[in-house]
Amino acid sequence: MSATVFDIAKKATVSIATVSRVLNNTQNVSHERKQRVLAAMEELDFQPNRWARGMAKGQKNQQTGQVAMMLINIPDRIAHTAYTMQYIHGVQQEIAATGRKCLFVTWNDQTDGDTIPQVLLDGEIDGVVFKGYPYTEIGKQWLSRYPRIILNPPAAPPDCDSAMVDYEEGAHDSVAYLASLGHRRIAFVGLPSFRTKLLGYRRAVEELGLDVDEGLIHTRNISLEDTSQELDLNWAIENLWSLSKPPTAILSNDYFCGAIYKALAKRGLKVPDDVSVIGYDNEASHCEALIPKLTSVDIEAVELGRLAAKQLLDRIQKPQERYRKISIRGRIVERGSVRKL
Amino acid sequence: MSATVFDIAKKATVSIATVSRVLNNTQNVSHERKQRVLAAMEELDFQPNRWARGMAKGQKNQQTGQVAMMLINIPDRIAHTAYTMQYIHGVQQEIAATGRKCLFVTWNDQTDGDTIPQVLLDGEIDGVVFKGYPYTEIGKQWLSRYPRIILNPPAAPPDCDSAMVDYEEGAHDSVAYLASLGHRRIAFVGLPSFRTKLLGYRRAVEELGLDVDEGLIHTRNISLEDTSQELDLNWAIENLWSLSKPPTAILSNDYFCGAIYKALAKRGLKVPDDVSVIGYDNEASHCEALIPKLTSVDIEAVELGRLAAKQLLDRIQKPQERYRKISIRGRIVERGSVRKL
DNA sequence: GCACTTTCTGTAAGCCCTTACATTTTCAGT
DNA sequence: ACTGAAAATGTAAGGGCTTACAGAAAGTGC
Repeated sequence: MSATVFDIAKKATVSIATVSRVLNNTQNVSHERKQRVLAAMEELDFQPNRWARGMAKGQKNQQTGQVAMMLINIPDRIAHTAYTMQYIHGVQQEIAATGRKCLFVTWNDQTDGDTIPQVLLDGEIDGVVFKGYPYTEIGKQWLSRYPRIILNPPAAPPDCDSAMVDYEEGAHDSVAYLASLGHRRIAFVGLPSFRTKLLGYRRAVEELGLDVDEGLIHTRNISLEDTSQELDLNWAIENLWSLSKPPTAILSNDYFCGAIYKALAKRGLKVPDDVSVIGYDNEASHCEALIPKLTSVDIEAVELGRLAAKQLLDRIQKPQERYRKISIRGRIVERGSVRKL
Repeated sequence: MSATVFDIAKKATVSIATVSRVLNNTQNVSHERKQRVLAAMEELDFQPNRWARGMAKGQKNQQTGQVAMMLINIPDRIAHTAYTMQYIHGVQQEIAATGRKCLFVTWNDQTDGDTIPQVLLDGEIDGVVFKGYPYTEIGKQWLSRYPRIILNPPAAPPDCDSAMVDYEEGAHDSVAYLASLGHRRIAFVGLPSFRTKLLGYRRAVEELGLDVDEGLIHTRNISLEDTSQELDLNWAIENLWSLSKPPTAILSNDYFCGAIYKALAKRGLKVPDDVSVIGYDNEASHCEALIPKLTSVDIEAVELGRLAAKQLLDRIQKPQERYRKISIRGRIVERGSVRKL
C-alpha cells in the first residue's frame, strides 16, 4: 500500500488540503510547513495516485495529454527509412514541447486483420497524426472519431487536415537552382505519378525562359526492381542523348540516381563534369553513398512533422474550423553532383 | 457533460450496480435488463470515465499499460536512420502485442538542459526501453526509478538489462561466409573501437585456418569527414595492396564502403570481380545506392527491439531477478559485392 | 404450500485526490 | 492596542466508478 495524502498530512501534522497545495504548487504555503510536507513525502515515498488526481480534476481536464503518431499500412520498406523517422521525430518534438506525450503506433490491416489499435479503443488520446490509411470500413470509422491530420498523402482528403510536402515548389526550386548555375537544358526523369513535380518543373522552365523541349521529359513506369530499373534508366538516358542537343542537367529522385549515374558512366559521361544531377528526398545515407555525393531536395520531414503536430493541437482546440492543408517547401542540400556551367 | 452510470441507471430503470455489472461483465444480469442497459448506453453515447474506473479498481490495477521508448542524447545523424526506426518498430510491435502502449520520447540534455521528460515525471509508464544515456546526475536518477533496458550500448551497464547486437558473431559469420566462397585472405578495415568485431574476425580466421596476417588488419581513426575519410581509406587500401599477397576480400562497415569502392577503383580494382567487399549494418538505402550493391551484415534491429521489449516486460514482472544481457546474431544480406573465388 | 438454495438486484461505502468556502493567523497602518 | 486586508490553513463536499453486503425474486424438492 503506498502512502496517501492523509498519511502525509498526519506525518507532517498539516491538513490534506495543505498537502495538496504543496503537491500542486497552487497556493501560498508557509515555508516551514512546505518543508515538513516535502520531507514527509520523501520519507514515505509518496506517489500521488494519478487516477484520483484525474478524477478530482474532473471536467476541466478532459484531455488526456496524449497524442498518437500512427503508421497505417506502411510497408516496412517505407517505414524503415530516415524520413519516416524524421516525421516521427518532428511530431514528437512538437507534442513534447506542449507537455504532452506521443504514442507511437503501427497498424497493419494485413497482419492485424480487423483489430483496432488499443489506443483508439480506449480513447486515451486527444488526437492522431497519421501516415497512410486504414483499409477497412470499421478502421476508418474508429480513426474518424478523433481529431487528426494526415502526413503527406497523395491527395489531401476532404475529411481531415493534411500536411503536405510541396513537391511542386521543390521541383521548381531545383530547376531555378540549376538555371542560376547556367543550365538551360534540364531533363526531368521520373514516374508518371510525379505529376506535381512536373508541374513545378514546367512552371520554372517557363518562368525562367529555359529551353522547352518535350524530349527532355521522361516519365515512365520505371521498375522498382533493380535490374529492370537499370534498363529503364539506361533507355531514358539513351533517349536524352539522342536529342540533337542533350541536357546538361537531370532532375530526378534519389532512388533513381544510382542507376542514372551508371547509365551516364556507360556513355562515358561524368557527374558532375559533363552532367549535373539533382535528386529528390535527400535520403541522406543514399545520397552520401553515391560518388559523387548527390545534391538533393530535402523534403524537411522533421519540420513537416512539427507543423502537422502543431496543426493537430490547434484542431483539438477548435474542432469546428475548416480543414486545412498545410504544406512545406523543401530545401536544396548541396553535395557534389551539380556544377556551375 | 458526458453521461455517467447514474444517467444510464435512470434511463434503464436499474441500479448503478447493475450498470457496472453490465459494463464489466462480472456477474449475472438478467437478459432483459442487460439489453435495457446496453440500449441506454448506446443512446447516451456512454463513455466510462477512466479515472473513476482506475480509482475504483484501486490497487489491482497498478500498471499503466504504457511503456516508453526513449532516445537519449542521440544526435539527429544517428536518430534519423533506418535502423533507429527499426529498433523503435520492434519495440512497439512487442509492446502492442501485449495490449500495452508505446510512448515515443526523445531526450536531449543539450537542448533540454535539466528538464526531465514529462513521462518520467508523472510516472505513467511501467518501464522504458532506451538508447543512449542521460548525461546529468538527476537525469540518471529519474531514469533509474523505472524498470528498464538499454538498447545496444557500447558496454552492458551493471544496473539494468541490456540488449546487444552481437558484433562478434556478425564479424565471425561474415568471415565464415567469405571463407565458404573460397576467400583465404580477408582484410579487416575499421575504427579502433571495432574491438568486438575484430574479436569475431580473429576467431573465425583461426577456426577456419585462414591466412593470419596482421597486415590485413587496419584499425585506425578514420575520419567521419568526407574528404579525409577518402584519404584514410585510400591509405588503407594502398597499404593492403602493398602486401606481398593482397587480400581478396574486405570486411568493413557500410559507411566506409563507398570510399573503399572508390579507393579500389582508383587502383583499377573492380568489385566484386577483383575484390569482394562486405559491409556491416545493412543500412538498406546506403547499401543499395552503391554500385554494385553492397552485401552487408544486418543487425536485425527490429528483432532486437522486440526482444528488448519482451525482456522489459519480464523485468516488470520480476524486478528482483539478476540483470540480463541478451544479444542477437546478425544475418548476412547478399547483394552484389561478393563473389565466389 | 413450505423451507431452502440459487440467482438477481439494490444500497451505500469507499477509492484518493482537488478545491470552494470558512476560519484562523499574520501583518501593515493607524 | 485596534482595525481591516491579505495570507495561510482547515473542513468537507464531491468526482464516477466498483463491490461487499443485504435483501428480493425465482427455482427446487418434498
